[in-house]
Amino acid sequence: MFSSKIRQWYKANKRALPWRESQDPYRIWLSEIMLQQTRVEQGLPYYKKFTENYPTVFQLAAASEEEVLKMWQGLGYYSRARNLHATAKHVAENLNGIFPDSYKELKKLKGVGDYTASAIASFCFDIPEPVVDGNVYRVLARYFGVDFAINSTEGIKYFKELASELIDKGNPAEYNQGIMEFGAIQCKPQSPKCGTCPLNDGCLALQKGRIEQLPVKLKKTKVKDRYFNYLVLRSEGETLIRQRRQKDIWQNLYEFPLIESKQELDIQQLEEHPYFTALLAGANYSLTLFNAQPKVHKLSHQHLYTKFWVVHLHAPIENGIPCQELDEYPMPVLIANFVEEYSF
DNA sequence: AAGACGGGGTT
DNA sequence: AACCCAGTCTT
Repeated sequence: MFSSKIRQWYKANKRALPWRESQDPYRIWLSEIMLQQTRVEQGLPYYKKFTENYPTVFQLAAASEEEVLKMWQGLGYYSRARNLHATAKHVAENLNGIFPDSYKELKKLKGVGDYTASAIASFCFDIPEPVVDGNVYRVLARYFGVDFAINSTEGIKYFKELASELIDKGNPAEYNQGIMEFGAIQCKPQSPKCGTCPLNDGCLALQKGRIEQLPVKLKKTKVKDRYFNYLVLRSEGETLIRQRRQKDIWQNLYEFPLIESKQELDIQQLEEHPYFTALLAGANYSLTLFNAQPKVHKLSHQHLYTKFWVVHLHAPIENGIPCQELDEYPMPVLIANFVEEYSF
């Protein structure tokens, strides 16, 4: 039987992970938000840091969003951190610190979707709600030879129903964890270990030589090129930073004043740019390019070609901050790397 | 239904 | 370069 083989495999092969020691909804919720679209190994140090700094939802709720974003720095998808903080405040202030104990109520929390609600419901409350994440899509698509695209409306519905029929109602927590772990370790995206797979006798994809083709996923998004010019002002040990407020990448993180252009800018074009002239109006400055080759920062669907321009000033910077305090602000990895490399 | 949203690892 | 990762939210 599918589910019993999954559970059997899981018992023998599961990794020791800190959130598996707990059924505390706060810890499970925290781990699940962190692990969305994120590898376990990448999320692990963040989970440890968060649970040490914020042992309960009340400490997390008491923190500022900026502090939470700083702790989240480097993990990506920062809306997760903003939603995490908002939900912590909601649970602490309106729910007496107690997380909902039903799928339906869990799903109402900001940042908690179908997958995460199912995970918390099953892991914490033994509710037989199936998790369907990237691992589960792959395992089911292969074993049952499913051709529906995992990111199509009909596919999502089909896989969820299939998962509902398969879940072990006697131990949904173990089964759910099991099928995900199985997907991560045994039924991997590339080079799955079919030779030692306990399910290889019934796997349709394996029988038909379609392991490489499944699961089916609809078209990749095309990558967009963007050209960033950061103005790194310097005077008397101070510099200038801005908080990103637009509906764009890195919302609420800090960066240096930015000039974005359609094409790469040279020094002359930069000095003629309206934003540059406005910022440096009447100032006595010397301008140098830090990196001759644009730094290429790759996001999922954007390539950022970035130049860091250092502007030395002789007069104090209005609203400047001490360079030593730069590391207190939440910043994108692109900026944090520059600050590290430039060493103010 | 389709895009937007990070950063890192693997092939 | 392309794909993937314990997905969710917005348009």
